[in-house]
Amino acid sequence: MPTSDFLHEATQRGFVFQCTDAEALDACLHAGPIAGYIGFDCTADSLHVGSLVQIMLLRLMQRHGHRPVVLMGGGTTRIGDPSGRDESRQLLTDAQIAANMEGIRRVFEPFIRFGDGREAGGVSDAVTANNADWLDRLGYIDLLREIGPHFTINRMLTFDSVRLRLDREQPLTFLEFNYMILQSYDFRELHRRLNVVLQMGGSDQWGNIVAGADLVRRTEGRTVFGLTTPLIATASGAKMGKTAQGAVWLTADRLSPYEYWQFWRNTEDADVGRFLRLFTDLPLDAIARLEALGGAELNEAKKTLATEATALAHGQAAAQQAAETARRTFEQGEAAETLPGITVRVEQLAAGIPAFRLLVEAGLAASNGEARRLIRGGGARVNDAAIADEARLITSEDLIGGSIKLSAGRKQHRLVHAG
RNA sequence: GGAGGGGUGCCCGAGCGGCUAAAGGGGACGGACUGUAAAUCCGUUGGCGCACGCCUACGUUGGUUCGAAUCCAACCCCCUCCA
Repeated sequence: MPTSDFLHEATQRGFVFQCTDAEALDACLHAGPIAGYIGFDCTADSLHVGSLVQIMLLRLMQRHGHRPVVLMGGGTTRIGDPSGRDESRQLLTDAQIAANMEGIRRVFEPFIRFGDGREAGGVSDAVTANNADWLDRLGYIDLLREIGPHFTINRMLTFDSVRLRLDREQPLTFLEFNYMILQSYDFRELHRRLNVVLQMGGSDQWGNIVAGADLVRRTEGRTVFGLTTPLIATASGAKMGKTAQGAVWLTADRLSPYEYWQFWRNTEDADVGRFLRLFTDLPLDAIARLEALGGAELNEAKKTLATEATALAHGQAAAQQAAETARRTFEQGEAAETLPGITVRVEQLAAGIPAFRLLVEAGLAASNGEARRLIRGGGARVNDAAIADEARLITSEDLIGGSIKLSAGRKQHRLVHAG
C-alpha cells in the first residue's frame, strides 16, 4: 500500500486501476508537490458523470497539495477521437471547439481551484492547457523524424486498442493509429512546459498513457508516470450515467441540481460505498459507517451521497434545496414548489389543455404518442391522481395553490404554473 | 482489379412479393412487489388531437408490379477470398 498522502488515499478510495510504477510514483510524491494531468476532448460544451471520476481524481490531487493540469483537446478534437466505434465523428468547427472548451472549463470550476500557478504558495493551483497550442503547428516531416524513431510498429500493434480491432478484423485507419502518438506528444509537451510527471485517465487510455511515459523517458531521460482509473459501472453491470432524460450532466444548464441529486439518490445498494468514496470528500471512516447500514436504512447513506455529490457540482445551497425538495416530494408526498416546472398561460389553462400535450410540454414525454401510452399504461398522474382518460383535459380547475403537479411514474414530477 | 457475402427500427438480429410499423432478444419507459435499491413478474416501445385515416421507415437513386424491406438496374459503404 502506498504511503504518500495522495496515492494512499486514491488507492483506498478506489481510483487506481493500473499504475506504471506505483512504488516509484509514491516515492516521487513524497519528494514534493508534482503536476499531473488528464486530457478532455471538446466534443460538447459540458461534461457528464462519465468524466466525474477523472475530475474527482484531479480534485484529490489538489487536496493533497499537488497541481492538477486540465488538458483541453483543442487540437485532437479537430481531428475527432476515433475510439468511439463505428463512424467517425462529425467534424466540429473551430468556433464550436472554442465554445466547447470554454464550457468544459466552467465544469471544473466548482471542483478545482484555478490560478496562474506562479504566485508563491500557489503550487497546487490548477491550470488548463490546450493541445492545439502545439499540435496545430506540428510539421509532418519534423514530427516523423523526431518522434517516429521512438515508436516501433511492432509495439504499437501489441496495444489492446489496436489488437482488439485487428483481431476482430475491423478496420483501423491510419488516423486512429496515430492517436497514441499525438497523445504521447502531449505528455512530453506538458512535461516540458509545466514539469508534468503524471498522466491519469480512464482504463481505456492505458496504452496511450504508457506510450507517452515512454516517449518522455526516451527523449527527456526522465521517468514519468501513468495511472488509470477503473471503468465505473453500476453493480448490476449497466454503464453509469444514464437517466430517463439522458446523460447526467454536471452543469445546471444541462441538468438541474434537483435531478442531479435524484440521480445519486437512486444509486443501487451495492454501489453506495464505492460511490461515496469516489464521488464525495467524506472521510473514509464516515463512509464505512454509512456503508454498514442495512436494508432500508441504506437510504440515509444514499441521501448523504446525493447531497454531498450535488454540493460539489452545484454548491451547498443548491444541494440542500434539492434534498429538501426531494424530502417534501417523496417523504411528505407534497408538491414542493421547488420542483422543476413549466409555466402555461392562464388563458390557455382556462380553455383546457389535453393531458398528453401537457406531459410533452413538461418534458415528461418525448412525443404526444409516448404521452398517450404513458396514460394508457397508468403511469401518468395529475396531482397524484392517475389519469384514466387519454383525452383528459387539464384546466384551471386542477390548480392547487397556483400550480398543478404532473407526474410520470413514481419518480418524475413537474409543476405546471399558471402565468 | 476479379469472385463471393452483407447494409433492417436506439442496439443486435429474423424476414426475402401482399396477412409487415416489420418476429425475437437487449436496452429504455410504465405497472406490480419494495426501501425513490436490486432481482422477479406484467405491459409498452415510429410520427400526427391516433376508433377509421394519413405520413415517415428496411444503404442511395431509379425501375418491374394492382402491390416491394422482399424482384431488377446503377451507385455508395462494409466484410471475406483471389490479384
